[in-house]
Amino acid sequence: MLKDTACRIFSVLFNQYIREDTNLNFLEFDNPFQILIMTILSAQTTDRTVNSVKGRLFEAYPDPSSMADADISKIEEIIRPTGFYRAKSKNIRGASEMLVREYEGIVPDSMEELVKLPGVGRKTANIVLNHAYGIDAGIAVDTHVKRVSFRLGMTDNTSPDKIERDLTSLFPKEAWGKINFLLISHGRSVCDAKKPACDKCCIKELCRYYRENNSPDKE
DNA sequence: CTCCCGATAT
DNA sequence: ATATCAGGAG
Repeated sequence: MLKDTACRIFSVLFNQYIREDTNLNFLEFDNPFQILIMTILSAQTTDRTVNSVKGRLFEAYPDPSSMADADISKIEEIIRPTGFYRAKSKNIRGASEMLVREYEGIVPDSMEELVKLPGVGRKTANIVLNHAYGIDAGIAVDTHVKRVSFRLGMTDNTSPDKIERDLTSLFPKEAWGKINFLLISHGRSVCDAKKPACDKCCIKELCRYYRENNSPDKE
């Protein structure tokens, strides 16, 4: 895809969705530790589900040291609705232990250090860096970013690492955090996985998927 | 590649 | 019943 096309898509999506971050369907957090834990919990689960366990979880374990001393089974009970609760419990306690032992209880602000934490990959690290510290180290490629960017034709790859490379070279660094938010917003509201609502799409004229599936000579 | 694992929409 | 949801580890 041409950078000019990418820029136009960004512009249209920005005007469409920029007001929507007052909308409730995103992770809630009050500090770097919370966004780290909430993002680990968000794997394969909706943000709403993760938000629903936030109160109990941080009331019981408000900081890395209390979480590091937590009883695994108690964490499991609290976060069960988010799915993968055994692995996630182990990960968030393990990450908390590492924060206490190696980072003085402070969530690190570099990709290199963040991905050393159990349960933290590039996607989660990118979210933490951007949300907690305002750092654009890369672009978080989740299931929405993956699907929407592929359909639009911003990438021909399917692996998150390659998609991130394609997207970061397509957009200026200042836009990285925004394009993540915009692709997710669009993926949720219009370009959903099962049946994308191309008729309601504000960027269909710029979309590869639309061209290939709604072209005049289809069928 | 498989496994982890519950909630929700269709 | 099945697919999918702000993935990561083995």
